[in-house]
Amino acid sequence: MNLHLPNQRLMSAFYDRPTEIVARDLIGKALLNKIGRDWIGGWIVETEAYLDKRDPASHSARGITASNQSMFMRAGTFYVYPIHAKHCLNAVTGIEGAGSAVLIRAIEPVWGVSQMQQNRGLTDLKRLSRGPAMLCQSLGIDRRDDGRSLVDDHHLGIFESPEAMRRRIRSTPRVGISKAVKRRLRFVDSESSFLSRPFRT
DNA sequence: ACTACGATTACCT
DNA sequence: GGTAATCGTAGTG
Repeated sequence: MNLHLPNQRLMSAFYDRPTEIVARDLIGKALLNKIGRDWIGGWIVETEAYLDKRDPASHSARGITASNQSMFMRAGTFYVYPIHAKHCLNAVTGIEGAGSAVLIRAIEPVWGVSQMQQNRGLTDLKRLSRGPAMLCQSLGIDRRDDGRSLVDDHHLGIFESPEAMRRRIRSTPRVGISKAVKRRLRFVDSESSFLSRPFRT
């Protein structure tokens, strides 16, 4: 299948909405990064909402610091943070200063797959971008991208996906956190086989 | 300066 | 299922 490259970039009005809504609506959209003259990326199949300061699981809960400051910037800003010697990426949501964002946890590889395989040092499609740190590595994203804009940038961005993408979206508790563990703020395409962990009710 | 820990991953049984 | 690797943050002194 030779898939048309999406060209309708999501703008700030998309991100400047309640975080749970943005997280749900991002399922099925295309995350793309331009490397040289090639675009690499795929469909978003898993996200998590991290709310404002009152969400104890959110990085914003401890207030603004040197390393999380981009999470408090305007909607559509890119927040990349390091963890366990790897990186994870978020899209900032809501009003400026709120400190809310959506973590992109998994994509289905679609465009520039060979480049993604090279970046990961693997060929198995199922192990390319099933997890927040894996997808950063496969797309060549690191801390230098922190604070960039998904809206204004000519490289990294999230794009409207082709019409016929009917996704079955379900919610689950968030992964890997120790606070507010019961809230169902993780959203998945429940039929995808590229999730960081399989969907269960 | 020192320590504990994490929105993870890979590899093991 | 379990756990070790790995390193930037943040909290403490």
